[in-house]
Amino acid sequence: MKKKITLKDIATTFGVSIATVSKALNDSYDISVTTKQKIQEYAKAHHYKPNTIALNLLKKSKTKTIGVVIPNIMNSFFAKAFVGIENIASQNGYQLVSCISNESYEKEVKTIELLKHGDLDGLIISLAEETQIKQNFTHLQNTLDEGIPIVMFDRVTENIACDKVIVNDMESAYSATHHLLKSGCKRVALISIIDNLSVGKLRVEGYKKAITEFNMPIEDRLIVRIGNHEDFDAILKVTLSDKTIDGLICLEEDATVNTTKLVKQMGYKIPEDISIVCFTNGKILQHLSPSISAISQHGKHIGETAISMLIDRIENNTPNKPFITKMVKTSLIERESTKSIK
Amino acid sequence: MKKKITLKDIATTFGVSIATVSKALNDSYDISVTTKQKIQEYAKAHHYKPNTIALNLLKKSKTKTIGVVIPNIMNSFFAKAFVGIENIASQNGYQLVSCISNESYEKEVKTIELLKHGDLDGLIISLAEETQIKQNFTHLQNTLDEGIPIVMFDRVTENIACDKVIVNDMESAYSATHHLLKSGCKRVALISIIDNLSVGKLRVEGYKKAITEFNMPIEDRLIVRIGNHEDFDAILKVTLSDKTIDGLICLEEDATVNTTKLVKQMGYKIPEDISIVCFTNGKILQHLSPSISAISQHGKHIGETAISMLIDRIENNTPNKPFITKMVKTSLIERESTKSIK
DNA sequence: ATGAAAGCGCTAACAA
DNA sequence: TTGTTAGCGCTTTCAT
Repeated sequence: MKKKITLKDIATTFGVSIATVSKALNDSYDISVTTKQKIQEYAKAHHYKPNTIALNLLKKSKTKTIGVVIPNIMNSFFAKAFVGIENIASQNGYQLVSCISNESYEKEVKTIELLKHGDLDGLIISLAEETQIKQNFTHLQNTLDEGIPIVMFDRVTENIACDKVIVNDMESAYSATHHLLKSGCKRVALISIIDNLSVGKLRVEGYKKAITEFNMPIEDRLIVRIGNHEDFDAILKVTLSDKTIDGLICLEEDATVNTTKLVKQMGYKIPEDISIVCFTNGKILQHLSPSISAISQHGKHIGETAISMLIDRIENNTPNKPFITKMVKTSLIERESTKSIK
Repeated sequence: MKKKITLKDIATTFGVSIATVSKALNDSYDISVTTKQKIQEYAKAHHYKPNTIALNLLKKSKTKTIGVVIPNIMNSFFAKAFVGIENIASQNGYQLVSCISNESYEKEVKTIELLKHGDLDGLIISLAEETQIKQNFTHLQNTLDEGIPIVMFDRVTENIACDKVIVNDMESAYSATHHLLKSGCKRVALISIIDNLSVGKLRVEGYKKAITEFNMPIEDRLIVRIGNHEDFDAILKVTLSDKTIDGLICLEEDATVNTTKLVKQMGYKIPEDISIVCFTNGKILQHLSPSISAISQHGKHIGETAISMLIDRIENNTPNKPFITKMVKTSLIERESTKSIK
């Protein structure tokens, strides 16, 4: 185990001062070319690496470290977002300290506490479900107060003033429902297992807007909010026993998979008897049979946008620049589970 | 933006020395109880947090940070492994600095370079495809030489001496092939898009072993190694045009999905005409129709094992403890794509 | 019981 | 052109 070489080591081997070595390695103008050369060569030969910890202590330079907190990496949307974040981050020489909140408020808070110890340059977060229920954001406000910029994406809150990247959930749900209606559906139900989330609520709004626009009544029993996953099949079966339902909009991928299975099981034909659209365009949806039409949220792009905004904040230190919320457009990908509009 | 409070700040407000404050907060015996109390209270009230950077600079003390390098987070096996790693890490108060090598040698090297700057306590890595092709591991050896312990998982190399966690790839492939043969298959082909990987090669070995054991000839044309994904369909079509093939073992999830699609497209019935088994038990396989039998590698468990070994190395500083390789058992999950053994 | 001082690795005025 | 000094936040002898 060869220990790290320091400025001091180099200084003593050359019989010069530490400052000289420091300057030489930083290519300072007031060191003679010869000294610079020999020192630089020696440093390279001995794999000298400045000690980042020491540099960080001189709070001059940034730590080049960004914290990322994500609710669940098994969710394809977040996985894609993470890829986007990682991509841009590493291109810009940033490290990512990443945590999975696992939808838990406590883990989210603990995590951020831990992260702050490590002195981050910034933080990217998508809120845990529990946090959105609790509506307690002091851990984030504290972070902001310490001068660490935050960018929130997808699951955001109005209660924190920072940059945000979101999808137009309301409009997406609106146009998906609209599509269903246009394609001939007469009675569209909505399946939500994420009614606790900001995005879930917005999607319901969009659905309602479309229904209303088609002069149809908003029927509460068509809006199925399932909290406990255990009950999923049972609850959905009751809803689907109403044979006049001919369209389904699912707010999230996992539920879509189960719903599709159940619909087929109950003997309905897709899309002839029932059309299905869903949010989050995971790989799995295109491989189901029938393949499921989906609203793509462009996760990777969202991630890239979020990290770009953050890096921008960090590098062009502009505390007064007003916070902005970027809206990323979704796209509806039509597949076999919906009828096309003539 | 309230700036962080330091020992110095506390010292001046109480008119004592920095050393006193430090000791008081560390509950040192040689500080009077009264002083300790008032200082501790004040510190708590003002949310004093010791500056980790300073602490790190000072002592050899650990950074409580572990680097994780993964080839691709969209791969369900690695995603699961990451969940396992994150889980145990955060339970033990470790932060994760994570990078996606994206199968690139260069990115892997750059990443590790970057990570080392940040002073890690340890590193967990699964090798990039390119790295396994290049067989150049100096970046890892250097890391080890600097005294940073490494645990490798899944994609490992014999050329680096460190702790490892792997799956018994050879035996898994052997028993999957064996299962196919036992269930009545007469001619089993193997589809690999990962022949560059250590695990890919081992799986081919296992396949061959089973074939031989059934006194069947090993036919090269039944071992389909596809490098370029573009050619996938074309190459596979040629192979599948041989109608005597009645069993398929796919070494990886994505290829399985495409293979299944193609098999159906070509009019074969699964499993009546062709049985299919594959490696990596992603969610998608159970939702295809027919659902695909798979070898589960227990990704989460592997991740947990890897991080546990690493933390053990870090905390019980035992440089002389011999390195071990843990083998995690796989399980074959039978689904609709294979016939059962009577 | 408390404090002064040194030092971790490095940078940046300021001197020489 | 090079060196001296101070200091980033903290711990830790060693005095007092």
